[in-house]
Amino acid sequence: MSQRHALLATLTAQPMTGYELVKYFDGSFAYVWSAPHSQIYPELRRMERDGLVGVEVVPRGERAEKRVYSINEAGLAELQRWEREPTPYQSERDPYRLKAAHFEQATYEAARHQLQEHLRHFARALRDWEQMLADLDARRVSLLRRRLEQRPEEEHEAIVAFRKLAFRGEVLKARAEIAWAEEGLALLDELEGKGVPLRGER
Amino acid sequence: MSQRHALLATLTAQPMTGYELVKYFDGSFAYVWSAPHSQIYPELRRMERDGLVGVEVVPRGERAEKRVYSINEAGLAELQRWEREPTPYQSERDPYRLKAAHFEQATYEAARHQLQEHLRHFARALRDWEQMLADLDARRVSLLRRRLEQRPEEEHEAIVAFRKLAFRGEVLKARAEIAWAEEGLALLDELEGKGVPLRGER
DNA sequence: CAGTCCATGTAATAAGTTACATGATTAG
DNA sequence: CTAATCATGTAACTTATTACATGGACTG
Repeated sequence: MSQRHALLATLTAQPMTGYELVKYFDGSFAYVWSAPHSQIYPELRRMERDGLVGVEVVPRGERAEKRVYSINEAGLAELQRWEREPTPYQSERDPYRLKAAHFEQATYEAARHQLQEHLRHFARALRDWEQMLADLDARRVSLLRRRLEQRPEEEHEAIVAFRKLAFRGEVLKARAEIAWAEEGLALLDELEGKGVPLRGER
Repeated sequence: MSQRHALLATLTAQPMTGYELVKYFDGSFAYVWSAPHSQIYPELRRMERDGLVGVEVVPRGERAEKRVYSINEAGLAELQRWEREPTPYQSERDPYRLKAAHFEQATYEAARHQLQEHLRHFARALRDWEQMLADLDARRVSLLRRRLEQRPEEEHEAIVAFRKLAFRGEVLKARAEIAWAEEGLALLDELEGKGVPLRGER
């Protein structure tokens, strides 16, 4: 049920429309938490029903409207309850690692392509996150500025530091995945160079 | 639809019962891919229906029976198709990072506890994987031995190397997560030492 | 006035979790 | 004889994905 908490946490910065939340969870934050609009809109309605968010219907242009959601006290309490309670560690499902464990069923070309995509994906993530860390330091992130404006000065350091901590985790993870993909590509070169056959080549 | 491919890939080592597969995906491999029995048994039935696996009903004891599944040619073809086709990179959902990004809504105690659990979880994963790498090198893994017995000698090097590659990825990831949790714990000590207040402490 | 963005939904299907349910076999 | 392990399911519920669907507002 973290979907709900992801939305509540984002709404602590400022009131937002579903559309703005959709963009947020489809932007660079999607490396941490992503959600399609088909999950966001219904969840906002459910949270409204459950009294965790308030809604203001604002006209836009002549004929259209938009629904601006804001977190209320019950929503904040629920977010804090979730933040304080431990999140257990359980199941993982990593299709890339699963696939690599059985690369002998692929071809050298296919295996290489997959690892190159891995590299590309995490290299991009790394660039995005390092940029984000720099932007956070320079207070260039508008959502962060909004968040800080609402809180007393003495809390600012922690708010920025925790945001950076999360992104720092993504940086470390991306570097590990890049190193792994490089090891994998080197292995493929070595095996193919030696002429080691793969079952999947047939 | 990787569930199916995880099962097919495991069955390339040897014919197995659903129960044996359940244990496998609940053991140390669960850090890569986990599945509960409520997903495994029905999926095996579906794969049987779809002609990807064969089944032999073997008596066990006086009254009981067990169903031993083996991958067939169509199943192998499907596994190889999946191995050769690229797996796209999309959405991530990391509740631990999401939580850390908003630790200001928690308490120092709760945040510290979560990161200590993170450390413990990945330290255990690291131990398990390093042990597994050593066992693979020494050919101490029975499933691996079964897998190798069935394949010509010249393929052995690749089979072992890919298995190790996957586990090596888990080792790198575990180390990155451990380093992250340690950074986080140091940050919490620093902030609390300075007396920086958290909204969630109220 | 055309294309892009803003904005919000629903429906069908697929996948995943948790609980309920049962019974034989084997080792000590 | 009892506990652990072997063995296999189903049901109810929750989540997630993908596709279908619509229409106003703004920019050039």
